Amino acid sequence: MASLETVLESFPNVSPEAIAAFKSKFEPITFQKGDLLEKEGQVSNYLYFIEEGAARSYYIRDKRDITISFSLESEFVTSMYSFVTRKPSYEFIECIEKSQCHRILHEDLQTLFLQFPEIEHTYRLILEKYYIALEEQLIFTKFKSAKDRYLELIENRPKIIQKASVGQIASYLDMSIETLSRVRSKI
Amino acid sequence: MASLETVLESFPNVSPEAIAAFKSKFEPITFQKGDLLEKEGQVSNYLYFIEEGAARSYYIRDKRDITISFSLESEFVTSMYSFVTRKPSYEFIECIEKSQCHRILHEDLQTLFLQFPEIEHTYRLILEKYYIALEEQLIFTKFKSAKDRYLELIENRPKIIQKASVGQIASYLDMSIETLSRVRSKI
DNA sequence: CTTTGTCATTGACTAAAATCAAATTAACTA
DNA sequence: TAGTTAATTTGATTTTAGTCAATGACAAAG
Repeated sequence: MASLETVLESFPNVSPEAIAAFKSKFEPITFQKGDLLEKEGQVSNYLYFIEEGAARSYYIRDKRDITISFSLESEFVTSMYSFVTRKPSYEFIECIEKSQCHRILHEDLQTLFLQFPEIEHTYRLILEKYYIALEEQLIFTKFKSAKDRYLELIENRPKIIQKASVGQIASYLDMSIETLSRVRSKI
Repeated sequence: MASLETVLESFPNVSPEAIAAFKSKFEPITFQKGDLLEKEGQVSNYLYFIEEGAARSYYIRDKRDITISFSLESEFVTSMYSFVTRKPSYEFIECIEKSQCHRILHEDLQTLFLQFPEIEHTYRLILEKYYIALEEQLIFTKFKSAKDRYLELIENRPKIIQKASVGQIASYLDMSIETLSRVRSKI
């Protein structure tokens, strides 16, 4: 587990003043299992940092709950589409366990970007990291068999398997609950 | 078709000097159909802008060519993983038709970021746009049936269907060539 | 404790798509 | 243009995963 402070300080060439200003705009907040960080139809106003805990992004199609991604400790999460475009979110984000988070308002973040170009620089680096992770995920989804996709998840993000339910993992891996159950039973 | 100039100027609050500096670092270059912009195993040094034409990103797994994405005119493209991390690329990028491009060196871009925070700001906005598009693509891949995924592509990026081969589209949509052919025959 | 509800597993069957193979069409070259 | 190669389509079959249904395992509520 890395604290928000550690993460911010891990980026090079950011002045102490900028880090202090950045930190001061984050608000600590605790969520219980099942609490929603974001709701479909509402504009996302916060960027969250998960210091401890885990969250799940999902949306509803044909009355079915489909998991888009999991966010673990030391990661940022928001409904990026909504946060960026200021339009209503198409996704929900819920905590799948009790979570200690910090969050910053969209507005405050934009102000910080103007005041401290180095903060926008840091944000850009973080965004690039997440972009790459997303690309990686997209490539995973192209793994042929259900078993291969599950093995890939074990390999890369084993914590998800401990924290999420079978149903959540199944829709994330694009397979039915029953298929996942069978895949697991055959190691 | 939007020129590089138009795209750069479409972002607000960028000074003429910054735009001029940005533009001056781009080099025009023409590619023929089949030419490679990026190669697996090599570090990606350029960010490309496609003024006219189309490109395809793909990688090889088990001797099979799997399409990750298509890039059309007025879009930026590079092997983001490699461009950002400075590690060897896992993907190829090829032009699927004769293309007029502009490209900027990774190094020059970083220098511009330091000289002009507004350029980094603009780049951040572009990156966010691409991030959102990638998320959208990820959600598409979760459409159940082969037919639904194809219909979704027609709806959202019909140009790809005109420009790419059946095999390229099939791997992009995660289905066999035969399945795509059958889907098409039933409209 | 029992009851109820939720979630995961297992089995039987069905549907969808992959593979293999052949035939047709398109594209390229000499 | 004819001849050759590559790409696409179509058909037959197999494989994979989805659906439906029943059962089992827990956990919370009464």
